[in-house]
Amino acid sequence: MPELPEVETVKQVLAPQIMGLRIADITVNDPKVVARPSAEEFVRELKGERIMELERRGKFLSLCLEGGGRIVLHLRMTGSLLLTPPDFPLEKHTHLIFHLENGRELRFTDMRRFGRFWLIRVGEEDLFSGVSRLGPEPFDEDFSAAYLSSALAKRKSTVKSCLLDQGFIAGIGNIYADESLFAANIRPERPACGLSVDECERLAAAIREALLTGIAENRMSAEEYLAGKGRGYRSRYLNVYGRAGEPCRVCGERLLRAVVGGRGSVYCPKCQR
DNA sequence: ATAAGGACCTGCTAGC
DNA sequence: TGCTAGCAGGTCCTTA
Repeated sequence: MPELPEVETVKQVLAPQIMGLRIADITVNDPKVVARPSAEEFVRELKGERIMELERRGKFLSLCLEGGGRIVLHLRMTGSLLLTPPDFPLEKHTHLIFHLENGRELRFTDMRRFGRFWLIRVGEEDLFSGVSRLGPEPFDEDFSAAYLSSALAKRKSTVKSCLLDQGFIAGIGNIYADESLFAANIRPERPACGLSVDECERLAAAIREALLTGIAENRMSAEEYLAGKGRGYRSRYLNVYGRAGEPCRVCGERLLRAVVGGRGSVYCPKCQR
């Protein structure tokens, strides 16, 4: 479900509420969601640990622990992380519950069970979650028009496939790929190596702007987040994603849908070239 | 080496 | 109304 902006929302909402709290106990309803180590070890080693900080990298979230280790998690398509009072109705597909020392629960719910947790022990290198294979963070200095231009030039696939490749750039998914390409006036099926320097500059700026808009539009209070069950992301601000067949907000042309890189893609045939 | 396609899961919706 | 096919915002693995 969530891409960089939505994971950022999760982090911003949860961080102030769980920082400094100890994990009193953990309930694992589906051991499969713990990718590493085993679910038993995960529970044993985390009981009594204190959560110090939350970090986001791409679409991954890390709970940094007092002891120096970290819990890394990825929500994939339909995962959500919700902080609830203990008597809050239990959602279907709740696979993991962290019982915190103040009585509240941090619950992981995931209809499609794609989401995963990894425990990275003190001093251990995280070679398993995929964090180490991520490309540049879109707001870091190492992501620039120059990077985009030289990296795209080496690719024979479509520009959209590159944007979805987490090793190329971290955090973009289908929504923000389509939104960025629309803002940059570039068609998703264009070969990456065929983009001009000017187009790469527009795309780099469009990516950052689309993500910043997503973060701003999805900013919400803890109450709103809980009411939306951790899935109450907004979409009214999106210009193309989910709007195939509707008129383009810029030129009025009918938005088209095509499959690019195996993913449904929406674009404006007039604005995007 | 890169790219396409299937697998992993469940639920929703459109169409017959 | 009921069934089915197709689709869904992600990633990994196998195959070509």
